[in-house]
Amino acid sequence: MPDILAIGELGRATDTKVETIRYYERIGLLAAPRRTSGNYRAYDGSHLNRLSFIRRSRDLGFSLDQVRALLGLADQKDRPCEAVDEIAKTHLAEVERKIADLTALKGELENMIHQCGCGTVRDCRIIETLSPEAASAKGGNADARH
Amino acid sequence: MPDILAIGELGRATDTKVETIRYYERIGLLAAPRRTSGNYRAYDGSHLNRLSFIRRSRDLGFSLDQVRALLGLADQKDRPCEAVDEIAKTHLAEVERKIADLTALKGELENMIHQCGCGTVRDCRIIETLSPEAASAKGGNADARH
DNA sequence: TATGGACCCTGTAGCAACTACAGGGTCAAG
DNA sequence: CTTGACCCTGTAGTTGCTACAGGGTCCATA
Repeated sequence: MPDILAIGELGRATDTKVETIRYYERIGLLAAPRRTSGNYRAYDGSHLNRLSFIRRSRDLGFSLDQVRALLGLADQKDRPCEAVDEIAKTHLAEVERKIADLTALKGELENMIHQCGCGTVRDCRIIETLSPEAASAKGGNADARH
Repeated sequence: MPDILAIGELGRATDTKVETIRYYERIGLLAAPRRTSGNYRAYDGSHLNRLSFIRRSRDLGFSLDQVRALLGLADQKDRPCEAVDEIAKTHLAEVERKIADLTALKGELENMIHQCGCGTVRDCRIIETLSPEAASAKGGNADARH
């Protein structure tokens, strides 16, 4: 085992689909490896490291662009790591915003579901909540018309 | 104003881009309106209601498929609204799962960022956290090399 | 030696849910 | 009669993959 991996082995080692690995190569995220005589990709330890890094970053929700930036920075060993910190903090802020948005959403959905008496669709509060004001104009309104 | 809207007006009224409205028509979510002599789309109140419903559902995070289902159900006024309830509950469960996932992520990101001493990239804890175990092999390891 | 099956190759098209053109036509105001 | 805002169709791009189709390679076994 001289440390050389076929694409399928690399995939198993990093829990990555073969197509995804080729995709990362195509978009320039993972360096193209050398080929065997039969034109198979032959990966070595550096590719394994690189792909592991990518997968971890992705698992933590970094975008491919952010991963690209992190990879670039990871290679500049003696530059200050503020840029790294900033990417991580930006991402954290995004995650926090998403949590806040989803939490608000959850509240609205709970409200909506809570009001459903589960009769017919005609009286369904969920449908009513989703419908525009016109729906509440059942009992007379002042808008739009005239 | 006989209640007829051009696509741009409908867009402004529902906070929807013109292209998005045409897209909804193309995928059969919004009925094609009749046309003026100059081949402009001429929307009426029913389209406004329909699109408002769609937008509100989308704002609440329902997928287009879910919206399609909700629209279909909303038209069956005297059927029981259990199906509506189920869609909403399924969606709520998804939202809750996403919140849980993101919260876990947030914890990991905070940990990572917290450990960053902000020196050089070489010592950056963030990069280290993202790197495969080999990285922690700085102080001697048994892997990979020879 | 032939053959089967697991693996690999390239290239293209598909998913969600839009968004952004390009290259034209229509219409009202000045 | 021209300007500019609006509209039309059709296609391609976005993100991050995934899924073929239609082949080639490799290795073990019969």
